[in-house]
Amino acid sequence: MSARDRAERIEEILRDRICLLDYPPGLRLSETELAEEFGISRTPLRRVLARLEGAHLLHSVHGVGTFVTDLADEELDQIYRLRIELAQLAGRLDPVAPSADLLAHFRQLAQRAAALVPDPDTPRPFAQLIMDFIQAQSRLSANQPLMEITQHLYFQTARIWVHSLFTSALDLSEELAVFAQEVADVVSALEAGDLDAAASIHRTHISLSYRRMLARRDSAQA
Amino acid sequence: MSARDRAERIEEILRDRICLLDYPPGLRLSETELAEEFGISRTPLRRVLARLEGAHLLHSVHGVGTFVTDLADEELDQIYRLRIELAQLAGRLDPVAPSADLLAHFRQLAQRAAALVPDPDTPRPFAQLIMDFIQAQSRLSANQPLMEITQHLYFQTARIWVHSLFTSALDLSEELAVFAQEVADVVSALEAGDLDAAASIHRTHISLSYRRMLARRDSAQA
DNA sequence: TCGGACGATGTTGTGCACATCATAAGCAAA
DNA sequence: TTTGCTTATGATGTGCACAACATCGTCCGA
Repeated sequence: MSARDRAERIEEILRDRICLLDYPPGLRLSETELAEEFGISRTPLRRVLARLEGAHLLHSVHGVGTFVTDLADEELDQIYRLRIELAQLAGRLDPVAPSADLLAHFRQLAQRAAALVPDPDTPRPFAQLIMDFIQAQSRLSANQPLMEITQHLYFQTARIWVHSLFTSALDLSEELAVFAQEVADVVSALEAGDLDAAASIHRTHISLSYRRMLARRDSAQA
Repeated sequence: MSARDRAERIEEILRDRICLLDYPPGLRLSETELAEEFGISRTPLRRVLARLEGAHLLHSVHGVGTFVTDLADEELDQIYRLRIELAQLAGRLDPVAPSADLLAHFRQLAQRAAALVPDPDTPRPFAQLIMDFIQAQSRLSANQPLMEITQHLYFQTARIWVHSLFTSALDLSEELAVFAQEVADVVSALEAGDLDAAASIHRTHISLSYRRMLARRDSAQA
């Protein structure tokens, strides 16, 4: 395996751990421990960490540590407003009709969502399902820069959203049901061959889930 | 100066050199030479290069070298189609009325554009003007993620656009005149307080300059 | 009792020597 | 002449020792 491939693999592993909340926001990581775990020295590991820092998923402080990024309310708001617009764009810009395999994969995601039982202590299955859904959606447009940006913004916000959902522990089953409904609606639109409708559904759900998060935030402050 | 500040400064210098075509697409850089120039060792320099690689401005190949990224026609097309949509978004998402200082800066940019004399051998003044214009525009929306993405896409494409313009050496003065007109139009819209109009003007000019580049590409292939 | 200096500890940042790899020049054999 | 192997060269990648830095506990003195 080439050095480049190994670095990409480690970067993907760490990104997954951050996005799936194995590494919650604010956690301090140890370069030495990570280097030992992957069987490499700190030098190539630090290259990976530098890239994740460029993606706003980590930030290092000299003499203190390397921390998983958290998002302030205002930053989260701005990204959500942007994601709402980008979701709509995905249906207009270089749409690609899903293959039979991809459609089957979407149906499987809908089944997973319907079968998922909420557990306030293990956010990972829910986060994993959301990540898989996003990755599947990224195959609905051939515009790679747009999909890359969309995923990038998802990496930043989805984990914060899930984290706030599981820490407040309110409406967990309701949010899960809403998400399952979204996946089912998107599958219906895809089966009808209407990619723009699928994008609109996605946009609507981002907007609504954002509003519900705002409501949770307000009730928490009150 | 802290280590972080120094790294950011070097990254900005290298990014400017790439975007202003001091480092044209395809150029091979030497880690050793750059490290000597900035008076540091290869280790911290490589951290900077890794971040620029994450921004798709560089790519390294083991045993060969570090190269300034070039864009294939298809990649350029996809980014342009995306930029056209994002330019329109900037007027809708968290618009910020320009301060008196910013407005004066825009007028100064218009004067610089009107006064610029085309020289097929020195693309840098034109590229610098474009970069300054983009940086000024990034202050017209308070949505930082959107502005960061817009600038990021500009870093990737504007230099390719200028490079193709100066290598073909056709219509150079015409393109410069069109750009000067765009800046003047944007200033007029800003003076009227119509940010959405300014965004539309920008969008239109991106679209038109893209079409002219496509025409140059077709004539070059013929 | 309180405050501040100080050092022990653990972290990230840096410099350097070497490993690994790709390329091109050189050279010998067919 | 051409082909293929060998080798020299220079590039990026890695490991390690140490420097720079922040934090916290400790201890001494007012």
